Amino acid sequence: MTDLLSAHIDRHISLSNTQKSLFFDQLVIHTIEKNQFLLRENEVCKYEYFVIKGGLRLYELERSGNEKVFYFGFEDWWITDKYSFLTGKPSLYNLQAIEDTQVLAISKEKLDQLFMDIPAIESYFHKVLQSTFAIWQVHVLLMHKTAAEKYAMFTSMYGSLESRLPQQLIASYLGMTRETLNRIKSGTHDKLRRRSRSL
Amino acid sequence: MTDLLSAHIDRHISLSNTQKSLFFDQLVIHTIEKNQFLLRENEVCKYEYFVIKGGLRLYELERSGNEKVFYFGFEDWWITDKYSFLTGKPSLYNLQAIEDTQVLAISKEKLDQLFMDIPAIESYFHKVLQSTFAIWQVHVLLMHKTAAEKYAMFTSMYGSLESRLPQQLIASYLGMTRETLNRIKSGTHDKLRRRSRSL
DNA sequence: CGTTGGCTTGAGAGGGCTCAAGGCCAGTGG
DNA sequence: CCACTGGCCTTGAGCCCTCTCAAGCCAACG
Repeated sequence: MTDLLSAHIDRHISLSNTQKSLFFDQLVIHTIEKNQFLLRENEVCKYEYFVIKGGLRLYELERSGNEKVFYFGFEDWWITDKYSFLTGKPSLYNLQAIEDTQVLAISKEKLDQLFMDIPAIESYFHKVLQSTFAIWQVHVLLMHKTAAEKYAMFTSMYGSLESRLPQQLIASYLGMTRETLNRIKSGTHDKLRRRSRSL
Repeated sequence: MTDLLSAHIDRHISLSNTQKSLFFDQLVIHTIEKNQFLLRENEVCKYEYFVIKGGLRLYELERSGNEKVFYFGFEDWWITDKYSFLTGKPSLYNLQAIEDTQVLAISKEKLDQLFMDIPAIESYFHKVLQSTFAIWQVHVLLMHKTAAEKYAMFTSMYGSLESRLPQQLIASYLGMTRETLNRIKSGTHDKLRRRSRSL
C-alpha cells in the first residue's frame, strides 16, 4: 500500500525504516470512484494526497459554468490545493477523480509535527514542491503561447498522459476550447482553413 | 546590509544569532545598475538572489524579439531561475534589473551545505518557495482570463507595484500587448469602441 | 532642442471563440 | 440483439477580442 510512496521517498531523501514507519502511521487511505470529489469549492483543504492509483484534476468552476483545469495528479504524485492547505482559507477549487482512484492522505497537523520531529521529511516535501513548482512554471510559459504551440509543448512534456485524458480536459488545461484543440490535432485550424478557402 | 533579510527570516523561522551568522557569511552582495543582468540566456543560474534595493524582472526573449516577463523581484524578496538553479541546466531566461539594484547572492553549493548543517534554513527556503509558488499559481489562473479580468486581478494583488512598473512590463506579465493594456486602462477597449461606433 | 523611451490612439486583420449540428461509441435496458 | 442514451469528438460558419502596424505625443535627459 505504501510501496509506491516508499520508493518515491527513496528517490529524494534517505530515511530509516523506523522514520518511514512514523511517517506512514500518519497516513489515511481513501478510495473514491470516478467523478467523486476529495475537495469542493468553499471547503478548507486539510490534506495533501499521494495518488497510488487512478487520477485527479484540480479545477475552478466559474459562475458561467465553464471549468478551468489547473493541475492533474496521477500515480506516484502528490496533489492538493496548496493555497488552502497552507493558509487554512476556503478553497476556490475542486479536486475530482477522473478515474477510480486511491490516495494516501496526510493532514496539515500531522505533517507539521513530522517536520519538527524529522527534518528530512520537510526536506522531502521541499523537493516535491520544487518539482510541482517546475510544472506550474511551465504552465505559465505555455499560457503565453499560441494554441498550436501550447499543444506542442503539452505533448512533448506530458505525451504519456494524453491517452488517459479526455481532450476536453487537455483543452481546458491549455486554456483553449475543445473545438480549437480538435482542429489543431486534425490539422484544420483556422490558419490553414482560410488559406485554402481563398484559393 | 543583512537587516532586511534578517527580519525576513524572523518572519518565517527562529534562528539563533550564531546560525544567522553562519548563513550571512555565505552571502555575497552585488550592486548593479538599471538594465544590467544577473543572468542571461544560456548561462547556468548558480545563485539565489535576495533583493535589498531596487527591482528585477525574469523574462524570456523569443526569437521574434518579443519579450515575455514571468516574474518580478523587489525589496524583501528572493528571485532566481529556479529551474536552472536546481538542475544546473542552462537558463532559457534573462534576469535583468529594472531599477538600480542591490542583491545578496547565495550559491547552490553553499545553500546545500547550510541545509545539511541547519535544517531550519531548509525550512525557511521551503516556506519562501511556498510563497513563490502561490504567486506562480495565481499567474496561471490569471492567464486563463480575459484581458480586462487579468488587469483587475493584477491591480487587486499587486496594485502597490504598479507605480514602479512601466506598462510595457505589466502588459507582458499579463500576456497582452501594451496597446491592449492601455486601452483597458483608458476605458476604450474594443468592446466599448465598437458599440459606440455603431450608434 | 534633438533624441530616446514610454504612453496614446486609430484602423484593419486574424486567431480563437461561440453556437450549432452531426457522428461515434460504450453501456444499458427492453 | 437492437434501440436508446449520454459522453465525447468532429466539423462548419460567423463573430469578436486582441494583435499588428503605424503615427503622434509627451517628458526626461543629453
